[in-house]
Amino acid sequence: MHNEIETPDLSLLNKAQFDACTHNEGPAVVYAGAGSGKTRVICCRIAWLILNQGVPPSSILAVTFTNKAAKEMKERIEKYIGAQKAKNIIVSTFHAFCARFLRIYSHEAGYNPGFSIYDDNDQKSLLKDILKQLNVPDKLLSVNTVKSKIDKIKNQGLTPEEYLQDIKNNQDYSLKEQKYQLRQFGEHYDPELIQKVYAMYQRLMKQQNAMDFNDLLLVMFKLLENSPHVLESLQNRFRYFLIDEFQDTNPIQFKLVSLLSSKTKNLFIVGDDDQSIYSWRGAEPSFILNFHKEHENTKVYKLEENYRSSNTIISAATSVIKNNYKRADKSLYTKKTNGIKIKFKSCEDAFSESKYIANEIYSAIQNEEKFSDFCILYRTNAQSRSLEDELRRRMMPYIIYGSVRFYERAEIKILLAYLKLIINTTDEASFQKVINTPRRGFGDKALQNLKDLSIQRKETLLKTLNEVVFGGIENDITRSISGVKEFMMSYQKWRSNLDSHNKPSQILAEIISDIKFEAYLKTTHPEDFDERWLNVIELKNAIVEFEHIQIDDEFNFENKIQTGIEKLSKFIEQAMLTVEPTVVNVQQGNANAITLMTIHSAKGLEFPKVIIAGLEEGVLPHQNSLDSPEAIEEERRLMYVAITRAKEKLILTNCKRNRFKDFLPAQESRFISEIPFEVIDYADNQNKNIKKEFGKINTIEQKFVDKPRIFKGDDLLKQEMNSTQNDGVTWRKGQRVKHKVFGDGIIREIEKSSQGYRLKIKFEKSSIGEKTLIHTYVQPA
DNA sequence: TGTCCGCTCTTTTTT
DNA sequence: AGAGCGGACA
Repeated sequence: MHNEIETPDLSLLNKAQFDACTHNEGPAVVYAGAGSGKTRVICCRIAWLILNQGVPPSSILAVTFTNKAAKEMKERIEKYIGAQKAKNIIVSTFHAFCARFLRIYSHEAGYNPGFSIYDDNDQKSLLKDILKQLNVPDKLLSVNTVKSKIDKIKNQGLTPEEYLQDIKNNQDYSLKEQKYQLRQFGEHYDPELIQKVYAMYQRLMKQQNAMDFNDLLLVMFKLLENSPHVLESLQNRFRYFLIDEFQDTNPIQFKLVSLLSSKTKNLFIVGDDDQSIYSWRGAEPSFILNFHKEHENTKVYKLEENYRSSNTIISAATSVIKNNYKRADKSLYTKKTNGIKIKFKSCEDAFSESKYIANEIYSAIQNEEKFSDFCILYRTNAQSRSLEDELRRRMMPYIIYGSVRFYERAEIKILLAYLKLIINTTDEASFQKVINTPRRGFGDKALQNLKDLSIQRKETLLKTLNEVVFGGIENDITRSISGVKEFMMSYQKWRSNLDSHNKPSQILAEIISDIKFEAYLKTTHPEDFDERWLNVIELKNAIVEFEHIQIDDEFNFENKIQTGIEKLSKFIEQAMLTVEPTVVNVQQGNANAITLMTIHSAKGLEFPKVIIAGLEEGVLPHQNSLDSPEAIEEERRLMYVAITRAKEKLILTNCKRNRFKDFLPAQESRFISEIPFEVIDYADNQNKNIKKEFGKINTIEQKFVDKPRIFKGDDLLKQEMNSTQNDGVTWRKGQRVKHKVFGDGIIREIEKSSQGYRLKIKFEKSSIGEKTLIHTYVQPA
């Protein structure tokens, strides 16, 4: 036991960290509280395995939940053991891992190697077509509902056939889901119909050689289950599995990793049930809590000392999370001193909230603090807008994660669709995006006709169109083909160029010039053409850069990924699965910038100074969570994650946000009152009694706040009503009412919606006239 | 039949 | 605020 010191950090570990890090063989679970050094334990363990135990780097698989976390982990490991050795360790997300191996084993899985990855929108448009084909009216089953439902089934790891079985023998799962569905969407729920749509969806996806995000996991799992030789080859290669953030694992991911590790049983999992924030994606924190029961001889390690945050921050975090009923028994403590108090500022509107935040950072900068010390966290991406506006206005440098992903920008998306269609001729989603952009006089009607024809002929859209254009098939669309003829010819040229080992970047350049993309962007977006064109250039550069990277890790079996088409599909895969941050106002070569992101993406990260914005009821906790105690607990965990990102300084803000154009007065987030009064500094508020004030508002409003109501099927169709009653208050047409903001008014109409009741009110004094509002904040006059 | 304009509806988190 | 849809116009 002397050699451990060789790994740089081992001697700095505490007892629990050291024990976990040098855990020998077999299953292990590490309960790691926030800031207790779990990433360090994983990285040190990897280093220890390689340097001290002589484990070959390529037999280690480390899984994280975001690409950012994977990247950070990889960098840290490189620091410990050097880039050369670290190169062959696979550190990635579940999705990226699966995509990588599915490219290699695609034939066994029943797909072609050039399979497309469909994003949410592609998924939705396919589902929309299916619902249309099955004559399912939107009122009965909306695209959103069926998508969410199918995603959930896939998260459970069920194929359409298995789901059918599940409906037949196991009512529990369906019932559990039903409750969720109704709460979310208030629609009629019919498992058999969902199953039918799901089966058809999977069939078509396979036909189109496409996988959605969940398919990456599901298809991979089924492949391992059904092809023993593939499983064996992966089991022989991977012998050590380390999984971070295990509380966010969903059943399919759990099954996948269980199967892979079943041979060596060297499964090392790390997590914290208090930081479980992905239950909406099917994650089940029970996996980590019950892990030791399901795996014999599991060693349990507990990391409870926090090294990250001041005592003030820890006490705020622990007293918030204490309010959760469902959680494992454990504690988190720090030996650090109290440090500075937590600031809280309540603002008038989102604009002044952003201003306050920018001011706080600005004055800190004058005191020699760095921009990069600061991270601004929020619940929803939409909140970033006003913050960005303010930071941009003041020329403050920032890096924003999420929001508009690079590849989701319209101009990038369309070019990627061209590329995807060249790789995968059966990618119908891309075909539909591409065929009339730029305009070729081939509109909706023509597309619909083409779709009908292709269903009839059982051919892809592309092939069908090809036959109409060149094969002389007579059809309704024959007269709208003059514009697409040129496209079809270009397409054939691009494809044959790519086949003959041309460089992907050349193909992209050809596409851009052949379709006159620059001119197209200029006419359609004259106001921000420059920015869009810059994005196009950035895409070009990215591909060129990608061409230069040797894909030479040893899992590029027999150097498979060498041809243009393979490189290109790898590039697109990467674009689909990773989020590149957007950098604004940052001088070149300078990493000094404020970080902006959602709380979800901040998990696993830490910053000296953290600002949590938008602490209002309806934002954090989110509106959609207010009616469910479990959902509130998850929101609370989100708050806990947010607080524990901070090392030294925490600033909380909120405002009377203008949401969805309905002016709803803000109520302070309940989570603020869960923080001990004495650790909060209210000095920045004009009204020093703000806490009391908010308390008062809460009690006045609470009486009128109604839980969202759920209506099934036919109820939804009946929109008009004369009166209704909720929580003891009766609403009638013609009744005089008072609104918290707009004053006196008369109810004109009462509507039901999936959200609850909506009252159309004519206001007498306010300039807004007539407005439909959710009845919250309205009281009888 | 294609395109454009304005109206309506939605309204979380991520791979 | 933004996307998607339907209707009006060319």
